[in-house]
Amino acid sequence: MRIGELAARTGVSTRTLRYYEEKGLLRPGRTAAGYRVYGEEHVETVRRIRILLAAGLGTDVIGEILPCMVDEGEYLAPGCDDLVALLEAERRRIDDRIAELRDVRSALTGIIRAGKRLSAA
Amino acid sequence: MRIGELAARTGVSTRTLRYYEEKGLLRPGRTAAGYRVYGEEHVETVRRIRILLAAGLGTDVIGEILPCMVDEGEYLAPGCDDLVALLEAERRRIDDRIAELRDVRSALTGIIRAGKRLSAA
DNA sequence: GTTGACCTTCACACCGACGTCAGGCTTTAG
DNA sequence: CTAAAGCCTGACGTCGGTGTGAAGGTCAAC
Repeated sequence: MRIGELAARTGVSTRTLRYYEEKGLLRPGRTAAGYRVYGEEHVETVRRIRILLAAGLGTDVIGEILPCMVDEGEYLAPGCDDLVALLEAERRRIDDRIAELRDVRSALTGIIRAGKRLSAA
Repeated sequence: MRIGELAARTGVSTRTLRYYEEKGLLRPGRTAAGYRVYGEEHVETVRRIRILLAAGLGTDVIGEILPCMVDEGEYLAPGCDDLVALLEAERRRIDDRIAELRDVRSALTGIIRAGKRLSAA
């Protein structure tokens, strides 16, 4: 499929898909005329990129991780052992962030309570 | 106190303090020579700014909220009723974000498990 | 054969919350 | 008095996009 279809199927703009390629995250084929050609597997790749971005990872790190994720993700590619430590560190970062958000949430709740006391007064 | 001391006491950079002023979040006095002069209350203000930023609010919104937070935060200033709805919306956004991070976390855990299976193999 | 949709590269601008550096003034310590 | 530390303004860089536009190539339908 070409870039427009992949954009439609993933919900990501063509601009962003070209950006991912520029960052080395996608490597589509090309037609004789220079059009980018994507396969079905790229739909899944884009989905993974979005997850990892949402996790707060940078495109450079994602560029290292992606080649390790093969098939259905049930195992990693060879030579990717080191990745586990990195991912565990990222997971800790996410845990920290969730904890922070919970703190912030309760602080916000405090302010809201203050506001309700005002309305009541 | 001057900017360096406030930075040391709050743990944010002087650059950041100047940025907050630029955005209207802090309004320090000035010495004759043009140095910024902060009071004790600014320490608390910076703490509040950090919480609200961590909550994902923008500086523009924070600029509206800050004047409503008076004294120890046990109540809001008059004329700030509308704020409650806004804050509740922000709290929902935080809930959504926490849920998203939990999804991402479990996705990451899946990859890590895949990596461990590889190491075991 | 021409219209129109789709694609190409290059490139500039914007966002938010700062980091960083340059060039110059003020205050403080020795 | 001088040197260092601290402060000032102004301006450019960062990251992960996103929008926009220019100037053109390609392809299918009519």
